[in-house]
Formats: sequence, C-alpha cells, structure tokens
Amino acid sequence: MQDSKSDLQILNRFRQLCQRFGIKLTYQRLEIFRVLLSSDNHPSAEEVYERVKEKVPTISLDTVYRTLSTFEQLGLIRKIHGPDDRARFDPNNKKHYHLVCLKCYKITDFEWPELDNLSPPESINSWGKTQNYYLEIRGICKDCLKKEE
Amino acid sequence: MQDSKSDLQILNRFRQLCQRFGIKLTYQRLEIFRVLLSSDNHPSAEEVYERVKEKVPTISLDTVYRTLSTFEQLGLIRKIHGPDDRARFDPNNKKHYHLVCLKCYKITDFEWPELDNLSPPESINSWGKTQNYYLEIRGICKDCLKKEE
DNA sequence: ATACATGCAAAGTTTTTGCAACTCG
DNA sequence: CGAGTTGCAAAAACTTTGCATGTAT
Repeated sequence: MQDSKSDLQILNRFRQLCQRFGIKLTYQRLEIFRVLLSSDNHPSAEEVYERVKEKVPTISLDTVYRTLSTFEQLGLIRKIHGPDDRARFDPNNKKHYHLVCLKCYKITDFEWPELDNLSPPESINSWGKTQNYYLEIRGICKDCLKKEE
Repeated sequence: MQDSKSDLQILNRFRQLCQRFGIKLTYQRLEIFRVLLSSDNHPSAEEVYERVKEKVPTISLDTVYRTLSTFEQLGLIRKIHGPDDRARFDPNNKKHYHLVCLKCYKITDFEWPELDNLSPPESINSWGKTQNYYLEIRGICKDCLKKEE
C-alpha cells in the first residue's frame, strides 16, 4: 500500500478494492485511503484524522476509527501497538520490521531477509497455528540522541 | 524474576532490591512483587490488582499501576503491548519471545537461540542506538482452535 | 429503495494525576 | 522527623457504540 500514483490511479485502485470487498466507496474512505498511501510514518488514528480533515473538514474521529478498523479487517493495513499507548497503523504491506524510538515513539521500517528465512523452533508447532511475525527493535533514534547531547 | 522460593527468601531478595534502587519497602510493593514472581502468564495491571487484593484488600488500582511502572523503570519487569488493548507485564528476564493468541490474548514465552545469535542488518546502525528486541508470533492457540472445531 | 455509512453525542476502557493522610527508614 | 508512598476521587487519553440522518449502489 505505498505508491505515488496520480489521484485518478488511486481512485481506480480504491474503487476496485471496494468492489472486491463489497464495501461502499465513500469520500471519507477514499481520503483516508489517500492519507495512508502517502504516509511514510505510521500514523495514529488521531493523526490520520487531522490529515483527512484538511480535505474533508466535516469528518468525525469515530469515522476514522471505524474506517481504519474496516481496512485492517480487509488486510489493507496493519494495526500496531508500540510502547506509545495509542495504536498506530501501518500501510506498508511488504515484509518488514520496526525500529521504535522510545523517546519520540517514531516508527521506522526496515527489512531483514535473514530473519525472513529463519524458521522458528519446532516447539511452537505444538502451541497452535501461527499466522505472522511481529518484530520490533527498540532504542533511541538519531534525532533524539542529538537532543540529549 | 521467576523462582519458587520461600516467603522469607522472597522478602530478603526484595529488601535487597529496594536498598539497591533506593525505594522504600512497603507491604503493597512486596505483595505485587510476589504476584509477579508467581505468574506464569503475563498479567495486566487489573489482573495483578485482583490477585494482590486477596492479600492486601485495601490496595488501590492506581498503586498497582504506579508500582508496575516503578518496577519497569528499574528493569525488574517489562511492559508489553500486544493486540489486546491493555498493557501486560512480563516478569521473565531470560531472553525470550512471545506467542500471542489473537482469540484469547494469552501470551506464551518461547526461546529461539538462532534468533538471539542473528545480527541485525547494519543499516540500522545509522538509525540510532538500539536497546532490545521484541518479537511476537501471532496466531491461534491450541485451546482456541479446539473451541472453533 | 435499501442496506450500508456517517456524524453526533455519550459512554466505555485503560491509565494517569493532584492531594491529603500515612508510613518507612 | 521527613521524604517517599498510598488511597481516594477525579480526570485524562484513547476507543467504541447507539441512533437518527444521509448516501452509494
């Protein structure tokens, strides 16, 4: 879900998705979709709300929550829970992991092919059916280190 | 932080910790410490509260929150944020990772030495100073699979 | 037309905070 | 005694929900 396409291309793509999943194409959903597409960071619901409000001033926060939840259920985005107490939403659907800054809570993606290829211990097979990995490396990002001196 | 020692041993150990970190040894803190020691699961603040209340009926939930936060800052426990919306606390200080059930939100520890030994991509060195890994494998646990049939 | 989506307001959850009373060291 | 800790109550922060109105198909 990260591309830089023209408005029309995004519209067509979103229309397709709505049809495929049987949900209605509304202006609110489209603009939320756009905001997610153009996010390099991992916005919280509040941040998505603020950005969508520029285009759709009458949108309400609960619509943003509901839409994000819908998108999550459709597999378009992923909800992530970092050390920050608010949920964040990840529109990057390539296999990747997260660097989380414990000061500013910024989340940065990184890739780690060696981990992708590592098979988990067999012991976990007896636990149940596994679906996906979530890996976070926590620390302090460069910007925050600079501020500390 | 997981042992099964006598009450006296735990008391002495906790007294030591309090002295080392310069915090006062209170009945509330001691009982919270005991509950954490005897937890094989990863209790939420509420769950710790419920269990401590059996011994210290007058304890308040906010004291539990404050104490857990203190313990976390001292490095005695780790706060974890799963798909469940409440924080959970992990008293296991051995290197380990988590299996998280998306149905019942139960968290199970597992070890993965191959991952411990895997060095992360160099690219992340330019990000900042990393402190620790957090890995979750999500799925459905055996019990919940059984309930579904 | 009608089933779905939105906006509003209100409520629900989880966590934090101000403050007076209390307690450990 | 005095700084640190607790309990209470209230508030804050984040998220969800009921319902009437509006809208996409």
